[in-house]
Amino acid sequence: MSKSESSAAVPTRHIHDNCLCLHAQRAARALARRFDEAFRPFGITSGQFSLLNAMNREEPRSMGEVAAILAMDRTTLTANLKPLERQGLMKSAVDPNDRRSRKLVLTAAGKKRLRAAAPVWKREHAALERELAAIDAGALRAGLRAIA
Amino acid sequence: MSKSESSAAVPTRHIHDNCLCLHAQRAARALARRFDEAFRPFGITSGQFSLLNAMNREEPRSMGEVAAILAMDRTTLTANLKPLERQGLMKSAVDPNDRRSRKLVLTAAGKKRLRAAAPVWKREHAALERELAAIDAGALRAGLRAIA
DNA sequence: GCTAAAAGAATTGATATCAACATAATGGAG
DNA sequence: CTCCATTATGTTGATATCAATTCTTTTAGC
Repeated sequence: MSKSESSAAVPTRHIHDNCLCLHAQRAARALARRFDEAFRPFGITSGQFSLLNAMNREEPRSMGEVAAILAMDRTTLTANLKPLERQGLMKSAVDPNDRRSRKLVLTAAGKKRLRAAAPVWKREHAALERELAAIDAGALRAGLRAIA
Repeated sequence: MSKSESSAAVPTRHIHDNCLCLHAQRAARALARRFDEAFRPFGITSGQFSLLNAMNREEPRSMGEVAAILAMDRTTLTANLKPLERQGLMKSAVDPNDRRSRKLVLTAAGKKRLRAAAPVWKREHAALERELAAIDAGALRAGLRAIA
């Protein structure tokens, strides 16, 4: 077995072309950059927008619920809330019915920020779907949902 | 317009259900956790595996090329190489033909690590595709590739 | 009620991500 | 040959990500 054949024991090209993990990371990075830029005038990132949106409810969710909805580690959520709380966009309060749990609620400023950014999401996402005209966006969403 | 209607001006549910950025982030997080765990016995993460794989070439790539292939910011790549270099899995060397550029090459230890981890990728990815039997994985890849 | 297991969340440490800025080398205009 | 725009990369600071650990509270068994 030659040196190059030994190296070929790793199907490098096959992995690169087929790995769904890599494909998902690449798409996630590209979309995050794109929406981060769109939301920059509002002082929030794409992830913070999704998080604000997840907390925009009459019946507040707990940390565990929000983390599950975003398919995110609970400790990551704890970290992600800090910049939002520092900006006064949300607050967390102990749940009186279960004092281990914390309910997450948007402040008035948080709702205002979300209202301001939502039209930009709508415009940017519509532009994205136009660019993906050749792609079945519904099937794409279904696949991503199945993975998460 | 009542307060609750004003709040409803933000189509929270529509955004949550349709945002491709959120769907991609969730899938990326879930897959990263899954493959991170699979690769843990080898002391590398899923991202490091993809990076090692991208550097496994006869003709070394430059930083810019690798960053573009992974749809990753160049400065992120700089940071990601540090733990790999510290582990002795890769080296970077100034390109004699263009001394601004650096060529990235796997060390013998890096190739060995990649060879060790590749079968785990194969097994784990096959398991993933089985779980996604109801999903057209090829179409999913095509969609993710179009986004990146 | 007491005690142990379980659940919810925070902290710590390591890596990942990117914008803004800075540095060094190349290449072209003149 | 000199100057300067361009290219390739590095550095810094802020946020994002998760495992491991710890703390508190709740719940189930007894």
